Parts: sequence; C-alpha cells; structure tokens
Amino acid sequence: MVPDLPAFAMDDGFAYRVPEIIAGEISVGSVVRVPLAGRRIRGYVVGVERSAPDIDPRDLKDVRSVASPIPVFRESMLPTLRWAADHYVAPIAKILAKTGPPNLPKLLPPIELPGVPPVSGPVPEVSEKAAGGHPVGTVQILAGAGWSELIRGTITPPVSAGRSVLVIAPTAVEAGRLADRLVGDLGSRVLAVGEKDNAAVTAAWSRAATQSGVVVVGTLRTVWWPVKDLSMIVLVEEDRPGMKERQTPTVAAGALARMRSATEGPHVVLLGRVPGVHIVQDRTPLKRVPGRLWGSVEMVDRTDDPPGEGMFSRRVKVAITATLRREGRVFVFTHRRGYAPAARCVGCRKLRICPACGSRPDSRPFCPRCEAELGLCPECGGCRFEPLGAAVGRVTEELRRMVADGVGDVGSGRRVIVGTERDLVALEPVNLTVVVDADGLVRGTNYRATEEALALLARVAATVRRRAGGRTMVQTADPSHPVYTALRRGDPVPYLSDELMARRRFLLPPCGEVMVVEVEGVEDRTVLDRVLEGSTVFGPARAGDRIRWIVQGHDLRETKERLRATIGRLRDRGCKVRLDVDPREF
DNA sequence: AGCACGCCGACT
DNA sequence: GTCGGCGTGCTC
Repeated sequence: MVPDLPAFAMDDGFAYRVPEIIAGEISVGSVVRVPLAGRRIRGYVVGVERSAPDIDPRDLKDVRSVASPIPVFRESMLPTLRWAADHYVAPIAKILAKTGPPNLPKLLPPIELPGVPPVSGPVPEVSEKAAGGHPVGTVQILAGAGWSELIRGTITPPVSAGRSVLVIAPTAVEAGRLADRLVGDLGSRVLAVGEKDNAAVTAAWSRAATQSGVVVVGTLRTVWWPVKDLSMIVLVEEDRPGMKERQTPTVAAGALARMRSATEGPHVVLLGRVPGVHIVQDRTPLKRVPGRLWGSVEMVDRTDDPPGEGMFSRRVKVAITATLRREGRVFVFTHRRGYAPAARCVGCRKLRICPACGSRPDSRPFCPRCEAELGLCPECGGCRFEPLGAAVGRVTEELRRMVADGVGDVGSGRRVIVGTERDLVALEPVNLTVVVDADGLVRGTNYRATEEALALLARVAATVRRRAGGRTMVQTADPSHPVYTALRRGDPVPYLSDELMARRRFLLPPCGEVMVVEVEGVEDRTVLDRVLEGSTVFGPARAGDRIRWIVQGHDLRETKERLRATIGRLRDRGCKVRLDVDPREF
C-alpha cells in the first residue's frame, strides 16, 4: 500500500493486514483507509499477497476500510505508472493519484448502449486489429480537415466490437466540440469529460472504468484513466502545449499513451497536420488522407518593401482591402514574444494605464516603472486584468488607420480580427489570413523553435476557407527558410527529416534527453553539483526567484535516480523544486 | 504530509 | 531551571 502522501519517502509503501470482512473488496488499485503514524490516511493498494516477506505478521496494522468500490488503476497499468514516476522524477503517490476521478468513484448501474452505424476510416487495418485485440503500436494520420469524421471511422470497428477508446484533445473546448460531433452517431456511448464539474467527471470515470464499448472524449487528464477494455488512444495534435502538463510532474500525453500501448496493448492513433520530429525518429507509420493539410500560403518578402512601409507590406494592404470589398473576413495573426506586455481590464476591456506616470503596466498590482499602487480599473472599477500582447494593440491601431472601426478581437464580430495563438481555437474560418511577422516565431531561441513555428503556422494557415479561394499571406524577410518551404508546399515531412538530422548532431531531443531543474529558496548554487555530475549541465543561472539548471545527456535515467533523493531533501527543507522533464522550451 | 523527537536561545 | 523555536526522521 502506498500512502496518498506526495513524498519520495512513501515510494516503497507499507504492508498491512487485510481483515477477513473486507478481503473480497480489496484488489490492486483499491483506495483504502489505513492507520499510519498515529493517524488515518488514504492509500493505494499496489499488491495483494498471502504474507509479507520481511515483517512479522503480528506487527502489521489492519486496513480500516475500502474507500473506493472500483479500483482506480489496474495491475496492468503499474509498469507504466512506475515508469512515469521514474521518468518525471515524481513520488509514486503523485502519479497514482492521477488515475482516479476527482471524487471517490461510485458503482453505476450499466446502461444500454446504442448500436454503432458502420463507417469506414482512414486506417482500417489498425482499426480491425484494435477491434480484435491484436496490438500493432502507433500510427500517425496526416489530415487537414474533417477530423471528427476520421476519428469516427477509426474508432468504429473497436467500439462496435464492444471495446472502448479514449480520444484526447489539447483543450477542453476542442474536446467538447469533438464529443458533440461524435454523439450524433454514438449517442450515450460518448462520455464527454469536461473540466469543471467534478461530479460529472467522476460519473464519466466510473462509467468508463466499468462498462466497455464506450468512447471517452476529454483532455490530457483522461490519459491516466483505467478505461475498461481500452483498445485505442486517439491523440489530436499531440505536440500542442495543452498535451503536456505544465506543473511537475510535466507528463506528456503522447509519452504516457505510448507507454500504455507497450504494456497494456491499446493502439495509439495520432492525428494532426504537423507531427513532431520524434515521428521520424520512431519510424511511426504515416497515413496521409487525401486533400491539403492547410490552405495555400503566399510568402511576402519584406526586403522588397521601401523603407517606412510600416507593419504591413503594400501587397498585404491591397489584399486586405480587396477581401473586405468582397464582404470577406480577415484574420491577422501576431505573436507576443519580443514585445513588452500590457494589460487590459477584464470587465470593460480598456487598456490599463498607470495614473501616476502614464506607463502601460502589466497585470500586477504595482506599476513596474514608478512602483505606484495601481488599484482598480479607473473606467469601471474592475479588479481583474488580463495581459495583452502589446503586439495585438499595435497591430490593431495600425489596421484601424486602414479600415476604420472594422477591427476587433475574436468574438467581436468584426470583419478584421487580430489575434494570437490562443485565439485560434475560437476562430471561425476567414477568407484571408495574414501573419504579421513570421520570422519572430521561426527565429526563436528555443531548440524547437522551427518545429513549433511550422506547427503553429500550419494551424494559422488552416483558418482560411479553402473552397472560396482563401489564402494565407506570411510576411518574412527570409522567404527561403526551410520552414517556409514546407509551409508553401503543404508538406511537413521532408522538413521533419532534416530537422531530425540536425538534432542528432547536437544530441538534442528526441535523440537525447533534456531536463530543467528550478529551485527556489536555496542560496547554495552547488547543491546539485554532485548529482548532476556526468551530464552536460548549463547553469546554474538566475530565473526570477529561482536558480535554474538545464541538464542534457544521452540518457538521464541515472541522474534522475540520484535527483530523487536530493529533491526530497530540498523539499523537506521547504524549498520549492520545479522539474521539467522533456521541456518544450529551454 | 504530519507528527514526534531533538537540541539551542529567552523567559517566569 | 523550562517553554518553545522549527531542523531531521519516521510512518507497516
């Protein structure tokens, strides 16, 4: 039994005696209540044995009760869960806690499931094998549109064979949208997992754990669920930020799904426009669905512009006004990095201005320039402020000079919409999309900058209505860059192969391992010296209130094992330790 | 995570 | 002399 206490010291767990009366209710994965150090705590059963090998049975304490009528994980999941604890350097209790629902599970009476109308999918051989329970591994589907139909076709054979599937999207909005589309044909088989209502999430979890033939549709959290008869895990755009946990342990849905696939047998089906570089490394089979991955892209070389042209090239300005004249809609994409942040009131959307010095402060309570207390919004008295890319403000201003008041953000209903990455999810298709400064993305300092830029620009280029002759104009000063070549051709794969070669040369992921360690509350910059010996280390360096180390190596398993003890000691001393394994950026 | 046990400084 | 600070260690 592993106590539900987030400390490395609990990893080995403790042995307890199981009283006769509850013996029938206990199995691996049960949540139990046990006495420990003079109090009662919750714990997870990780093994049930006839006798404890190295302890006198008379010294054992009794399990007091079983808290969960359904085990929160299966014995077959334990290798994956242990792997996650090692790989992400997390206490096993923290990992085990992720498998269960937010509240205690409850037994639900089984429901009658509707029939499944037959539909064919893009990878019939994988679907059939999933239906028959014969594992094959991972496949990547490259498709630009119609994702819900593709998923529907892919999951139909296993679901009609009475097996279950898990469909994971990067955001709750996208998962909800997918679930809505699948409900049409699959009805009550679809378990839409929201993010807010804990009772509803618990009910969906309980259903998925006990009744096979269902389709769980949710976000990252569901990748841990002990879905009964799990035959397939579908990951939509596994490389998006939403598919990796932000806090320690920084688990990536894709990595966990692959590990579950290897040990429990479900197939992994990846769906997206631009797969990650690791797809080439792993030789994951690719299935291209007919049709373009994204709309047509036109590069606009800004070095051709006369000086003083402003934010938009002449060609782009002409295209914007022409689109508006034809009653079309325009999306102007910009990004925040490289610009000073500003903030606006969540209530009245007015820009926040410091009453003392007139500067444009961010969301914090004090002015970063003059340190005056900023207080409530002077316009409406609101107390919440959201960061606003200064880029969005400047782009909006410049566009207003061109098209008066037809400019707004997503949801404003205006004909010209200015937005960033986070606005893409809610954006309705447009006739023209403009990328203000693509070079800012491609030339990021991050080792994954170009890969990320291609994936993001592909999503941006997918916002146009293709049938109506829509297109994306990308402003750049470097039009021959390989990312733009891939973008123009509508094919990411050759670029990914080249990028993999470059990574191999520098032992960067996926050809090597990287990990970021951040410690808050220690002054001694040598605390990790001995632990990190043998790996390539960058740092320590200041990162806000923390000290940061970047650790790189061919294989960091031993380093991580040593780190467990050191991190445990640091946390016991009250230091905050953040560990980002396989970081998206460094 | 808690809680006991520990060893040093400021008090009736 | 003791009350109490919270650093180290243990919990079947």
